[in-house]
Amino acid sequence: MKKESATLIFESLASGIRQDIYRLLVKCGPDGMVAGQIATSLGLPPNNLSFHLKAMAHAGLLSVVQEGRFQRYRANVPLMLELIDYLTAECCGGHPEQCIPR
Amino acid sequence: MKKESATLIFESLASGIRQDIYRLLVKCGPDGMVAGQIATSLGLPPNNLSFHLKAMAHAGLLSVVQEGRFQRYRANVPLMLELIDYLTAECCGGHPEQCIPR
DNA sequence: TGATAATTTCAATTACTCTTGTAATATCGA
DNA sequence: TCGATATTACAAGAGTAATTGAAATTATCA
Repeated sequence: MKKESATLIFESLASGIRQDIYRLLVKCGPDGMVAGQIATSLGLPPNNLSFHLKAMAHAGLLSVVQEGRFQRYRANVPLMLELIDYLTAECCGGHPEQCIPR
Repeated sequence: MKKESATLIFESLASGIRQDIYRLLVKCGPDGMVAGQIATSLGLPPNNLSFHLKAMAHAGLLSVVQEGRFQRYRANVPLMLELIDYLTAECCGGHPEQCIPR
């Protein structure tokens, strides 16, 4: 994970709306949701939602596939794990038991 | 974890400089570092560093204790784990093996 | 007590992000 | 083909954040 990727991810999630989007899609798992469903679920104007979805997809947090006139979005959960590894690399100089419980 | 906390954390880390600060302090573990050391390590003007440290401490990412005229900062690693739990709660409708490898 | 050092605070400028409205594109069904 | 639907693209505004310089606060040491 490079710094620019990490920055894009954090910027993408520095908004309550985008966290809601991500958590909603995480719950749906591999099924994902199409944009209209997300807009309805969260009560957002479609153009505003599209703005956020685009930013999150650009950061790699979401993947998109077209299905006819629908766009289906899915959460990219493994990327979140990569992000944590990036942030906590060499934790405690290589002895993470000092700071991470368990 | 509440949404406001998560937003503060993401805002706090939506900057390469702050990621550098956090990773540096994660490496130091419980020893932490005083502000001047951090400024020297990262080549930042002290007032700018102070601005970032304050924001990160407010988000809970860092803890501070005063030592004479020094301020010692430490990374709050467990908070990062809470954040991930918040984001991936009810992952795949309760079947996370569908999206998280292993 | 006076000087120095560590850190923070404040103000100002710049730059960026979010939201909203409107228009455009593309797909499906009759 | 025509109309309706799903989604995106663009532009303008208001609000927010990062950087810089100067000054203030607090603690140590001689």
